[in-house]
Amino acid sequence: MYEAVLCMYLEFKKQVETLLKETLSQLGTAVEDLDLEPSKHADLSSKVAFRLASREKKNPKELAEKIVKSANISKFPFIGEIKAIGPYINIYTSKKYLEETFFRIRSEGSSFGGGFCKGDILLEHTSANPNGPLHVGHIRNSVIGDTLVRILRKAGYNVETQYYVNDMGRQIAIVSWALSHFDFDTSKKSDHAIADVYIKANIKLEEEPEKVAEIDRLMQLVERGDESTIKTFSEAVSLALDGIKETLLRMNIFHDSFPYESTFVRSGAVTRIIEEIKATGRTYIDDGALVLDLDDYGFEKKLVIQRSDGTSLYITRDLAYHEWKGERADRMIDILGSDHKVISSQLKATLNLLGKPEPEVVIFEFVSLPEGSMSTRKGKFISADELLDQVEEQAFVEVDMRRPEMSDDFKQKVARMVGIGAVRYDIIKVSPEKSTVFNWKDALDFEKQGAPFIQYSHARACSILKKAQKEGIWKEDFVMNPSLLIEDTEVELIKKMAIFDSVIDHCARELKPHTLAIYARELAESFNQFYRFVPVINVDDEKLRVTRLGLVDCARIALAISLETLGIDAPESM
RNA sequence: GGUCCCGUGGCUUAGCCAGGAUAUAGCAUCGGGCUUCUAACCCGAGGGUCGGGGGUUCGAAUCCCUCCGGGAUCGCCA
Repeated sequence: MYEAVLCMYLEFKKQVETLLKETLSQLGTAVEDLDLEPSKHADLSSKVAFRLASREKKNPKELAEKIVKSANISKFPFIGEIKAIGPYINIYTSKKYLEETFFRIRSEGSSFGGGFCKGDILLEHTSANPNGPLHVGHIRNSVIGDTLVRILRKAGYNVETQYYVNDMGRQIAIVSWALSHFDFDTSKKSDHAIADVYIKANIKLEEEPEKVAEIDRLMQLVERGDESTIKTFSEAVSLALDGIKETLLRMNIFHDSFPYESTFVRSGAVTRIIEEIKATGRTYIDDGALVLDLDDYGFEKKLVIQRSDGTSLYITRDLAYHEWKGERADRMIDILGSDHKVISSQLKATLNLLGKPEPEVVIFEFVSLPEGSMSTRKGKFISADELLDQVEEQAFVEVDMRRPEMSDDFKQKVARMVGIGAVRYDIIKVSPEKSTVFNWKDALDFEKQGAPFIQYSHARACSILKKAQKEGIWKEDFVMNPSLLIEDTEVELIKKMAIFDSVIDHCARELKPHTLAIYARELAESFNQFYRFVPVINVDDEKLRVTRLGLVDCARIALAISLETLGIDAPESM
């Protein structure tokens, strides 16, 4: 996996692994797992002495001391010190490691800390039904998906993003039907206007259940390829999708492609995969529907592959879609809400049964409202647009309060960056497996340490550099000497920047983007502490001043990369 | 009822998969800090039976069992 040069912390870790393995073999022993972990007591800490102690019935403390005594760190430039504290083996980075970090950030700039993986990934996210605008639950999918895309790209993968468009399911049939029965409000954003008629249609269908037959009829027509029905469906879909794309773009999110479900029906791929499934000999007809037995994969209930009226289902079309994706990438990743837990497992099981590549599925739990779960159909939701409007409005108030002298244009721009950043950060900082309840008070609170905190640190770094530039004391090509950076806050800041690669590595490996959010906050915190305790421009010694300016520039770069990877804009002034 | 996820100070939350060094941070509360590079900042204080109970282990927030609470899901919706 790692064929390129490792970045800072990962390289340090590798050196430590080599050192410990060599030392252990020198002592005539070996372990599977070195039990290495970052620790607050050291840059890296090993609990290997515990393992050896229980195996060899010896004292872990003595073992740790013995290992440390035999370790020869001289040929590992990034290792500064190794020592035993009780049964723990603590390893510290060297000065060389800090200096190298400084120079690498300066020379690599925005490409620092990544590029150690390779391969093609197809990542699907959002894929909300085009029956209304995105709501605050959908965008959890979008933000998790988009952040993962950015992380994976940073790690070095070539990632294509897709929004899988449901353009022929029951819900879209209802939307299409609704458009011919209710007035479409053209003064509204199109996705919102679609939701209006969709909600009305659902009420109508509930009052007059006999009308459901009309929906079934539409679905059959579309499946059969009836031109005019297809046209009305696709018009309905475009209306919703145009609005959805606009909302996504507003949040710095865009998809490389929008594959339509119907494509897989018309190409014959769905029919073909149904035949393949039949060929497994595990299907039979039940109540007129074609069902698949996945009992040995742990599913009690049969999976319905085809409706009794012969039309395909979401799962069938999704199987064809994944077959297609699997032929085009090394890895497939799907971001799905917890309502898809079972169906996505069934999808994977069926693909496995057919000997086809399976996707990696990232599940996130639902966002609900204080009064209960959201529903587009019932009109019970808070749209993403509404949230973004409110947040930007509040952000404008905050900017206006702090920078009253600036132009409205400036305030507007900053409010947008801060508002969207705040929304994205609040979503991404929470582990996907936690269900959350949306509340306005929290969403509009700019006091908490979120995106604005990180953006502010970036703006601060820019401000220092700008001022120094104006005074003629800062140029990128000044000769700098990072060995002068010995203050605690300086060292901490450099170390924090250096672990960026391992954060990206961890997020990409586990597909857990929230740890990057926490990292970015900690990085900003480190910079703020440095800023508070260490003067930069007001330093008499020119060499030190220039080097510290270089450090500020490194921090600016690291903060900008972190924000960029989180999909949050990095303002130069705010 | 079955299955999956979650339950950590008043509120939000990290750590849990790969068990170990005083359990992470924010908000809120209280106290201190702007004639000095942007105070959307920094420093400090109080506040925790890691949902309850049992078990495994030298050692459990972390693993196992059980109960309670919340969410998701359980064939022709997606």
